Amino acid sequence: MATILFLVDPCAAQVPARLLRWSGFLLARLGFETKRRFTEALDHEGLRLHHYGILALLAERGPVAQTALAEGVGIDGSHVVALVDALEEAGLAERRADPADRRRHAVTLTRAGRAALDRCEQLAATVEAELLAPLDEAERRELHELLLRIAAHHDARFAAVAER
Amino acid sequence: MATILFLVDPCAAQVPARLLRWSGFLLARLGFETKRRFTEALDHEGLRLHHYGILALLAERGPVAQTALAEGVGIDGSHVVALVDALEEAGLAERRADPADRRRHAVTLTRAGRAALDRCEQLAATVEAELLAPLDEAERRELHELLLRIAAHHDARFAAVAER
DNA sequence: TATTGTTATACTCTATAACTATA
DNA sequence: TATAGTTATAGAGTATAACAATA
Repeated sequence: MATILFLVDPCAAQVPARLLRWSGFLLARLGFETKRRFTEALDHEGLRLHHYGILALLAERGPVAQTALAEGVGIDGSHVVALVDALEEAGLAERRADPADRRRHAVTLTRAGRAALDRCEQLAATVEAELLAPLDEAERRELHELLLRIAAHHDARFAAVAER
Repeated sequence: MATILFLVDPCAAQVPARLLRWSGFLLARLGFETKRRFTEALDHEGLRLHHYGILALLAERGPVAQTALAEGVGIDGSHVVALVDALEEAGLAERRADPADRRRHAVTLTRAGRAALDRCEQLAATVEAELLAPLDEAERRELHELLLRIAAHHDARFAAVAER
């Protein structure tokens, strides 16, 4: 059998062309890469993505029960415990007993938590800029609008905010 | 302390607005959801995403060494072993010894593998249509072009194909 | 010495069930 | 009986190191 059949293309480091036809494939790939970059950036604050999400939710809604945190951040309630534990130990959030329902722990943002959130925003902005570097301003707005419409179509939690 | 402070917003199931400002956040969220849907669809064929990637690469490049498969699909070489094992057991791919280099195993697509790839394409097309449902044809092209440019900017493996 | 394929291990993220204390 | 919080466990995906055979 001819050896030529087994030669490996020296320029073989290419993604299969038929996968690139799917926007879904590009979304999944870029989404993973983006998540990786955000995670890496937040590591400078000693925080994970979900910590950032919780800080953001607390800043916008004030005292929130852990169940509401889970829904807003899109994770299971069983994970919120460790996440809030970490924020509390770092002095970024506090748990308070809700006098109206002793089962409930209202979580609040501390002043230090607010400052940490601001720093997270700066880190996220840097990642965003690097990610969208090849696009001009109009294209970035176009991309954002398209992504937001898709997200809102598949998840009601995005729709309410998207309408504004 | 006033109980009102602790009341949970009945409409709290909303994503933090400041996170939605980041296209990167939307990319990560949509990317994860898309991956989940693709994975679920491919399960009908008993395959995972990486199996699909390998089948696609084999169809486009013919006999390929496992190292080249790893680069093309974007995974570590140590994972290729089990993936190709599964494809071989399912009769979708074959390993042949490369007479030119006895270390190398050239992987080829079988006729059944080609048929399985075609079915995967159908499944992927269905997922893609559902995902992009809220966009019209022109918007889908626009989104795809933007995503491809971002991907090509950050990964040379996408650039070569994107130029076509 | 470098490369191909292989095996093994660990770590993160995610999903799920089960338990307690309150309502 | 249902809910809020908690604990524990298991799985998939990913990353890494180490090894044998061959170049």
